[in-house]
Amino acid sequence: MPKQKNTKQKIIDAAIELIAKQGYRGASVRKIAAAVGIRESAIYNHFRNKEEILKQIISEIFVTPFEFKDLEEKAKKGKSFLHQFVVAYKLISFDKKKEKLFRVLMIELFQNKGLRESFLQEFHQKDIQQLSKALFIMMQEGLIRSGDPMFMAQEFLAPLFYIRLQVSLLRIDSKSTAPIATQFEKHADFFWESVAL
Amino acid sequence: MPKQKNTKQKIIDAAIELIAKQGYRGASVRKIAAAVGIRESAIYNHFRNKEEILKQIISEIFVTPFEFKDLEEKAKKGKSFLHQFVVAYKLISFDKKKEKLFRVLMIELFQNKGLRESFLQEFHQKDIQQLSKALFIMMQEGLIRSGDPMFMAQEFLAPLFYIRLQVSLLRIDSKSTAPIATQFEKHADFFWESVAL
DNA sequence: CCTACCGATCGGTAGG
DNA sequence: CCTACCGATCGGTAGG
Repeated sequence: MPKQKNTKQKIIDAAIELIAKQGYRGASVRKIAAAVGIRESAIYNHFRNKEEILKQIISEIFVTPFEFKDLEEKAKKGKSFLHQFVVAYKLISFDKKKEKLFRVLMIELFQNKGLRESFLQEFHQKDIQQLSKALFIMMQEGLIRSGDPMFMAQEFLAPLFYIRLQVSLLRIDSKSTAPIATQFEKHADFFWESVAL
Repeated sequence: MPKQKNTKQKIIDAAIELIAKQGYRGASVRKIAAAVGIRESAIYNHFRNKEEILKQIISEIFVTPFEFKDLEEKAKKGKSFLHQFVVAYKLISFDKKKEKLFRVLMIELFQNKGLRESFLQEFHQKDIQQLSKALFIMMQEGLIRSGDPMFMAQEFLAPLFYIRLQVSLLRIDSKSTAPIATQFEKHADFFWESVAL
């Protein structure tokens, strides 16, 4: 039961769609309005200007993807925690809405200072923080070799990010993601073999 | 002794600079011309249209960065080969011209189909091919544990790519890259510990 | 939410 | 390489 979308949300969704394809500059107010089915001037009843639309979208990008309840307990299970993490990451990579937001992120990252700062902070201090916490617990439990948990977390996350990037690129051109999709789990296995005691 | 640049090269350089900051759409023919010091119409004496400039730049992005002579011999040295690779990668990450081209790549990757295809092919079939060849030799020599060399090559390269991305983002805003810069070598060490027999 | 309109800027061409 | 110009499109406003 999708609830009735109000115009403001329609504008946001149309803008995400267009920016994900043509970037912020390419997503003109006119195109956004046309996609919604209104005149361009009507946009300004909902947003002060074009940039306000982008700001709203950016704030949607960084709604935390991962929130593990009972992190400490799950972390003690070692490998299965990493698998759970990877499966969650994979789901997000293939989620339609999240994928569009990921494209917006990648396109505007080099052109928008606020987005860059959010990326460097949020992306790190949310996913990596949780992951490093879990890795630290695994070290304490003697499940994995010791080391800097933050660094290890990045080692674990970076390949996932790279796979996600490839998935996103392949899907734009409607190419098969089957070969690459299995790499998520393969990475978790490889990483576990690398650090397990 | 930088040789005298001709106008065509000046146009390319100005375009790279502008596209790296504002994207292809934001880099108008007028701005490019102004940066060179000519009128916009004069651009068309050197390029049929704006897109031709971008095509030229894209072709510059994929000039192979790594060509290891005596790959087989070097690969037999195991860890020191990986370190050499990482140092080369790091140098490229901090090279001014290469960094600008990297930004152009990242900005346009989601908006330019030709660029996407080059990225998925060249980026893979050059760096990864060589790396996997080296890893295969290391396996034969009994230096590292066995596995799919292509997959392992990607596992090695992906974190380097992610670090490079972060370096690039930090440098746009003139932030310190000191903490992140050491991660290149740390990654090589971590990877070696992960696979070494 | 609409019609009507604004100045600025876009890629590109004509003609020299 | 220039001046001069083109139609198209841009973000945004006035007024209803």
